[in-house]
Amino acid sequence: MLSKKATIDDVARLADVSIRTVSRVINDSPRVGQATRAKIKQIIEDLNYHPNTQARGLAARRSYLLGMIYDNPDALYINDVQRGVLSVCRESGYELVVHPCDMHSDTLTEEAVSFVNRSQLDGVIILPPISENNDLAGALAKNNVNYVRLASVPLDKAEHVVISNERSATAAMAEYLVGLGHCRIGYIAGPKGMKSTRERLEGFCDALEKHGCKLETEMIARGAYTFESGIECARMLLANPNRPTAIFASNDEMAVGAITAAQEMGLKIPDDLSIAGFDDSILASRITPRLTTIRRPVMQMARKATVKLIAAVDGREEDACRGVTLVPSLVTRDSTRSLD
Amino acid sequence: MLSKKATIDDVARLADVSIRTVSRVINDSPRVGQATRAKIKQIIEDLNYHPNTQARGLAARRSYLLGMIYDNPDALYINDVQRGVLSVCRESGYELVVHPCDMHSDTLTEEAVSFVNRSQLDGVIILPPISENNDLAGALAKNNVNYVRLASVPLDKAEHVVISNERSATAAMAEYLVGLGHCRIGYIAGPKGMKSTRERLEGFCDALEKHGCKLETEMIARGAYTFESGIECARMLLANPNRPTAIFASNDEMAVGAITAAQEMGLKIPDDLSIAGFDDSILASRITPRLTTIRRPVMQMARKATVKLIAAVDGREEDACRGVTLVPSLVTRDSTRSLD
DNA sequence: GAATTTTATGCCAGCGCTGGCAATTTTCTT
DNA sequence: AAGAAAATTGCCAGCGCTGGCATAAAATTC
Repeated sequence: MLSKKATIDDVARLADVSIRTVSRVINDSPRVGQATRAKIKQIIEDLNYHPNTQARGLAARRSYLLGMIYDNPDALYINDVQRGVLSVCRESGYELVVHPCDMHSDTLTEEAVSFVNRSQLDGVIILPPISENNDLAGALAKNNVNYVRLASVPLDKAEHVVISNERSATAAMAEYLVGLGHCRIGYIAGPKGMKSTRERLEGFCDALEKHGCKLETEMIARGAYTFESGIECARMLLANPNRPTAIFASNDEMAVGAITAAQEMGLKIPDDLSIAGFDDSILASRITPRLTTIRRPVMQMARKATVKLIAAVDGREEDACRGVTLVPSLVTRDSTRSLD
Repeated sequence: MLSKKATIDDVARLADVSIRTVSRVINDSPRVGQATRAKIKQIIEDLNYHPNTQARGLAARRSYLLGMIYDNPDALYINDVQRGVLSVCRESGYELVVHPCDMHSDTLTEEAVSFVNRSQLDGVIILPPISENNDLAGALAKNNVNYVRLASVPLDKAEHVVISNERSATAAMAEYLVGLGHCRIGYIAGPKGMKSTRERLEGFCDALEKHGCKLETEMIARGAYTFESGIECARMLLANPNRPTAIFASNDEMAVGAITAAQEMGLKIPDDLSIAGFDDSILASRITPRLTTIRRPVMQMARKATVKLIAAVDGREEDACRGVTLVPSLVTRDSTRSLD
């Protein structure tokens, strides 16, 4: 058992070359002879040598570490993003450092910058809703930190961003519901202050109007993206003498809450009331009735974002700056049906 | 705008001391005078100086990086663990590098060791079911890697482990069901080969027998911890002419599948059939009827594990070696009721 | 007040690696 | 075959920090 880990010196000595040459092999530099390269590779293998990332980073100002900054409002979403990011990291030899933050903290920007500097991260991916914070983005840019933002809505700066067009997604949902004959529709919105809340609402609203249905003010309830708020909002909506025939909740948690509330009132879903959600979370497919919802290409977004980030880190800026937009898709299940 | 980041030299120059003294302040060494320390701290503040972790690590053989190794069978569980680990990391100045692995890979051990070495991790936390792999644990120990395992069952080596006693948890569930008057109970087990499968089953079985009820062979179905397998197993169990009055599924996903299957057969839960799960996942509280289940102290386990790990890293081995056992608790909701 | 202990600070080497350039060898020209 | 160009390799400095020891200053002892 090797009591000490092999270093580049050991490899060089055994290969009878200078460490500089070994370094070239490690870094896939072309300026190395065939035979030499093969010999060195063999020795690296035999020795089970792994270059010391810290030393590499110190010398080359690289850490091969990416960061992920997020608040924690939706664990499931984050999980998918993390998976996507990791899959690309794996392919590219990077590791991922995860870093939850409080989006409401006064020192968010400072703390995020410090995080990146402290760990010498090569770049960071910022998840919604923190990604909507332009101060942060500005501070990172100022500190020459590579970053990519994931967002559900267009941001002030269209660069370094991967977005899913949720406006068009909720529009599609509106059209789908109208197509089923619904016109009086209840809408459970997200909390004020998040861009996604407005974006989703507007997309839905506009599409509805385009088809001659108006989203009445009393048919809009403000939730908080939580199960409980979904229950309350649904109760409110359904207490209206002129009850909606369908309810769209702007996330699945609230939609499930709405289903629970409606069932408690003795309503059958989807016979007496159609309900749809947004996220296609694990809940959507497990609940009875299975929930009609909207699926964002989360994993794909995460992958794209990571590819962009690594491109920027490697100085291949070509397409790194351009924003990327992906479209969510409608998933129809059993919680919605035509009015007939 | 600082074009270059401040280094320890800058701080030392401004404070008119040697970098060694600044280093002492950074590392909270006691051997520094009051006044000097205060002055240096002030300058660090003013300069917004952050020590370079790579350089620190290279010199001190420390990275302040912890790793988390896991396969991905249960995203929700992992999420909770990650949160717990991170909360301790935050308090202790460590960052967390996440590293999913394929538990069935031939090169799992090699890859894990390489991961730790490559990134110079100070330690790793290993999640189930990978934590059950003793080869891995052995290899890590051999390489002088600090690690702590999270497990649901006693492992061969009782050291470096935080376990939740699931045997007693399923025993409690069995007693609870017996207490409700159930005696003919269906059991949906996990896949073969995982220790938790056996542990949960035995705990349940033994407790049942202690109360004079036997778990008949035809009342045991083998699932795969998935929703679909829960459906299938429940169908099988319920197809038995002498139907069970209660079904315990060894995780929530399967329990939800069982509920779905039972409802499809026209059974009312809990009136015609009691169903219980294991995990207290998000599903359990969202589904109708709300699921009776077992909650493991996941976050607490994760925290304990991390504290242990950091203690080991810091050389405070005192209690670092002793294993820790935590007990899950029964969460009774609406999916179970007394017979009669 | 000299000797001793304690406290505070500085110096040097080196952690393991890469960048830039120089040196060497090989290959190609003419 | 001599000179030029290209391919290969090596040397040195230094990335930013800490460990170990030496030194200097202050506090304590007798």
